[in-house]
Order: sequence, then structure tokens, then C-alpha cells
Amino acid sequence: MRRSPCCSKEGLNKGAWTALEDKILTEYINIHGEGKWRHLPKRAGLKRCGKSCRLRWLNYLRPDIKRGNITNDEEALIIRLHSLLGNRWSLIAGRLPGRTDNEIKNYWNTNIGRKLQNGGAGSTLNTNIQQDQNVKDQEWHYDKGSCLVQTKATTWTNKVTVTNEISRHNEGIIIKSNVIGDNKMKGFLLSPSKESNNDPVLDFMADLEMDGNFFSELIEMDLPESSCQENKILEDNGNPIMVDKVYLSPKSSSDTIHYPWGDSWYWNPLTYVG
DNA sequence: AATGTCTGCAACCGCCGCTGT
DNA sequence: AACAGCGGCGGTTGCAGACAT
Repeated sequence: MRRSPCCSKEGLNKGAWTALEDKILTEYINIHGEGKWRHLPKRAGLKRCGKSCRLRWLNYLRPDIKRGNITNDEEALIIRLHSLLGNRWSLIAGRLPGRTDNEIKNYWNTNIGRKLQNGGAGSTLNTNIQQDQNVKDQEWHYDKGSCLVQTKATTWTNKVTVTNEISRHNEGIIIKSNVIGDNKMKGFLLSPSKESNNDPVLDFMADLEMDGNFFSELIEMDLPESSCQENKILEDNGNPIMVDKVYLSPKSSSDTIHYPWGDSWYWNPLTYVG
């Protein structure tokens, strides 16, 4: 059954907002707060759809909106996050304070996407973008269960508990992890290779079988405050484990997985937390 | 100067998940 | 369990200004 429109379209203004409309909306929200978008236009005296009011507020009028061009750092982060999350603009925007999903989406479509299309000789692409071009050139196996990035946003806040059992073996440390919640992840992070043991920070090989949401949601996890420091993730008993690098490998040697980030993937999840 | 084309981005649209009944 | 309302999301559109001819 088809839903009715969010509000009657009869007699409503459309298109660009006027300064007066902005003023009315801003003053109303400053007094009454956000939410109740459906009823807001009538109560505020605006001839606008509730959705339109919400969009205008979130993308333009909100006081914490950051104006100005996207910086190089922000662009690099967008590219990196996009390689992880795909077109989940709201999640990406959530990692860029003051930026909106609409702004990032527009920026991607008009700048980065175009650069990627033109990527190659003479372009000003930085390394990240060139890597992303390589990503595009690779075949993804979206639909074969091998891709870890989903395109649909989900909300998964405060539902997640990561427990780690650490056992030391001759070959190093094995961390068994599981995520308790609606999303399932099972797997383990293997010890650093012997070759990398010069690094005081552990390199882990990951052999993971997990829900496709896991990585994107891991970014969203509310880790304990202390876990955000010095690349530490807390064990159950509260002792920190140093985790700096995670590499992924196919679940079995027979799998042929082309990860978007290349054959192996460097990721410091705590970069994005807190 | 006039006209056509391109670009950036604000805004709209339709779909979806969550929640309350 | 089924339904409806709401908020949120991503894709797309359309317009205004910039730029090219």
C-alpha cells in the first residue's frame, strides 16, 4: 500500500527558502527544539512541508554547520571513509564535524567522483584518490558475500559489546572476538607475523566471518573513553590491548576476494572513534 | 554584449526502518 | 501480527551563477 505524502502539498511553498522563512524556522526551533517536523510548519506559521523544514534546518540553518571549502584533510578522510562505507553519506558526515551528508554527497559527486573518472595523467589526484581509482578498477563481489561494506545505513548504537578472550600461543596472541547484539560477528584476530615483530605495536592478521555491517558499525561504536587513547581497546577485564593495524585476508585460501582497499587493508579503527 | 554551456549545490522525491498502537 | 506515522536516507533534479564562445 502506498503511503500518503508526509503532508498536504496544497498551497505549500517550494523551492528556495526566503530569509524570512529561515528566520521563522530558526526562531521556532530555538524556542521549541528540533523534532515533530510534521507539525512544525503549521505551528511555526510556515507554508512548507515538514520534511522541507527538517532539511533546511539540518543542511543549512543549524548553528554548528561548518562553512567554507572542504579541506585537503577532510577530502582525504571522505575518500577513506567512502572506501569503507560506500555511499553512506550520513555516516561519513558523522565523522566530519560541521559537515552535512548532503554537502559531502554533493562534494563527492562534483569533485571526487569527477576526479576519479578523469584520474590519470595530468590530474592533481593525491595518493588516496589514485588508490581509490585502483579500487574502482577492481571487481567487487558485492553480491557474493565477500564485501564487507553495505550500502544501507543502519542504526546500531549502544547495542554492541565486544569481548575479547586472549590466549597466548607459541606463535603469538590470538584474540577471539564476538559482538553481542543483533549483528553477528565471529572470528579472530591472529597474532602478528614474525616478520613484523619489530613493531612494538601489534599487527594483526584478521580472519573474520562477520555480518556485513560490522566494519561500518565498528566505527560507530561507543567505545569506553579510555579505549580511545593510545590505540587501546579494552578487554573484558579492563586491561588495554594495543591494536593499531588490522589486515584482512580471505576467509580461506580458496576465496578470491578483491577488497576495495586492495589485497590487504590497513585500518586504525580508533582513528574514527571519539 | 548576447547566447549557450557548464558547474555547484540547495531542495525535492520516494523509499525504508523503527516505533507505537 | 498488521498497520500507520514519522524521521532519516540516498538518488536525482532544477536553478542560479560562472564561464566559454
